[in-house]
Amino acid sequence: MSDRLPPLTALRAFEAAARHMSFAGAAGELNVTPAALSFQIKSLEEHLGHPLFRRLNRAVELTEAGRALLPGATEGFGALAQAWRAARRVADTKTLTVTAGPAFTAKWLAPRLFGFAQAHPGIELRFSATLRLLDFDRDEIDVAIRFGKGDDEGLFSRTIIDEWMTPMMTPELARKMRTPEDLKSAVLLHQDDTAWLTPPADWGAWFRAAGLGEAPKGGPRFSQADHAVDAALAGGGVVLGRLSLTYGALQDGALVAPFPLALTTDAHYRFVCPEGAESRPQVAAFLDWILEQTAEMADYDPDRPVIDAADVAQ
Amino acid sequence: MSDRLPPLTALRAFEAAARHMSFAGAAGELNVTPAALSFQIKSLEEHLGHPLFRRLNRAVELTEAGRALLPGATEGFGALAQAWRAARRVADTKTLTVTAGPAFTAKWLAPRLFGFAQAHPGIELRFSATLRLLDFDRDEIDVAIRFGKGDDEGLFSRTIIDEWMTPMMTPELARKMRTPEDLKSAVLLHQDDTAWLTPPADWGAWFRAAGLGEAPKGGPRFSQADHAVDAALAGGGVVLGRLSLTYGALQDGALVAPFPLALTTDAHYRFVCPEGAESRPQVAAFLDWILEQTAEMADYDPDRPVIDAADVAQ
DNA sequence: ATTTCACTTAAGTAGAACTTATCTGAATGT
DNA sequence: ACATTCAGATAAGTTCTACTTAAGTGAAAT
Repeated sequence: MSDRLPPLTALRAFEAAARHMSFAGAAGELNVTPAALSFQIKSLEEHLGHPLFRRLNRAVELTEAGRALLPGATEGFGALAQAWRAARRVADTKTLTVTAGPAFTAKWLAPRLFGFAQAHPGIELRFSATLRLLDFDRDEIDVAIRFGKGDDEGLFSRTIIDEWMTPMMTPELARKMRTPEDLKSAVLLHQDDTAWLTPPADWGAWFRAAGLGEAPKGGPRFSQADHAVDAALAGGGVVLGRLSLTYGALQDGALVAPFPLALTTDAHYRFVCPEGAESRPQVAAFLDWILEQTAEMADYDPDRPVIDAADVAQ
Repeated sequence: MSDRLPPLTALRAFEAAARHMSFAGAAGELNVTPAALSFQIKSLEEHLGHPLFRRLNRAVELTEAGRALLPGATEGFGALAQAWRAARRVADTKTLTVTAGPAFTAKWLAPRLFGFAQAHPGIELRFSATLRLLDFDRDEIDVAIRFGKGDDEGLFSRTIIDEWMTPMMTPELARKMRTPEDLKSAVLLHQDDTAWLTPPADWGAWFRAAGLGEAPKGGPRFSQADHAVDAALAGGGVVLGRLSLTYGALQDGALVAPFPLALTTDAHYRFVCPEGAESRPQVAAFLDWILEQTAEMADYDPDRPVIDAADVAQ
């Protein structure tokens, strides 16, 4: 009846047995024989000086002492298992799990991945493309690329792209668009995934910034920005293209941005990871690589006139 | 690099070592040699495939993997230790820990304890007299005697005394108190520990119930009711005595209650324990004994006129 | 230069934990 | 009514974990 902890393997056997409400089931889970499990429980009961299970004909049920022990035991082993997973993730320098929004994943990360994989053949990348904010610990994420103006308190955070946006279209379509006024009769592609930005950085804001009055209503709406860009690439209309998602298309001429005026906001892409994790080799390598890639983008068209969306907010 | 839990003894060795930031210290805590602890840490690091400590000349420090593992490991073992303590308490049928307020402990429990000890020589009682509400699990309390009108949700609860209160004094003093009006010029003893009751059950309420108008201000105040009773026993004044605290004194004539009118409230003494714990042998024995003792009190002076304090609330 | 301190390593050992095999005793099924 | 089955208990023997003592290492303290 010691006050210290009992043998931990016996305690784990108990936890499994109580969870399964079956010695045989618990034995299966722990990959031991039922006999071994029976001994473990017995030894634990001897330590306690009191039975933990009441043996019925064809089943077992917990005694009150067992009921007192179970919840804390489950909680304890759960915490240990989660801690071990966290340590394994940190110890694992081979894999790097990154989460980013679908648009950024499709239009920025995916096309450049090959380069990273070549530069770091030892690092195995995993992607989790979702708009949902994932929890670093719970979801076992190493790095998140987030868009917005989060404060990232308690996290390591670096702004990686100074985003701006301007009307973009295929070169063919651009031939018909001589002046910004021509946009009033064009098919304008809308993207809803940045609708939560305040001030909004949408067609309305760009039209006001360009002194064109109210933007025309209507035009297809896309829940994700990359789909709007794809539609523009297919010649389906004019998109208010974000530099991050269109840099490649602008480089190879698939899209053009004929009108200089660009909008910007204080919402940017950030590289975010838990404080301290930025020094882990894979994380550092990934950050270095991203900064290298985005430095090139920052040099693109530096003379373009840029207006902050906040200055034309209604 | 298994996904399952590592050897638990090794994990415990790590937790102690990280907490002490010293292998030798941890070895001391676990009553093993430093050599054994060194092996445990090494084995854990092999399981993880990564070091957990960085060995410095004369000290150790945690690697990042170690920092990721430590908090969850501490939490996990903490939960296991607490669960084990809870199980030990339930399994222990020899001791019974009771908490009650100081007044009830002094005036009701303590004088009767000898009887319980005689009837149940195998049960070792422990008392924790405090007005603070203790947590059954955290403070390792089996039974609480609480006064008030708590809802006791999720707990086993029995009202044990239908409390009422009436002016009480020594027989000598009573000779000068022919009618309730005489109380206006008497020394009234006040007790503050039931001041939180709504409606209040104090001298003001009793005077109103007796149709005597406003109670006189002034008179000594006691933070705990048993001290007010002691003052009354010493002939120091008239106390608005609670049946539970004065039953013994009334029985042996040390106090008398010359005026029939009594006040009551819906706040009573309850026997409270965690749901299910009422079937544990010591707990059941204690409840049976208390109910037996209080049944006798309930028979005392059943014809006394009783007014609810709520009916004379201002 | 010597001592000391904290951890490591080596070799050997006690005992915990596991195995296979057999046993018990009640519910199930015909 | 009887054999079957199922869940757990027990026995005996084995493997291997966890521990011990004893010697070793290397940097810091004296």
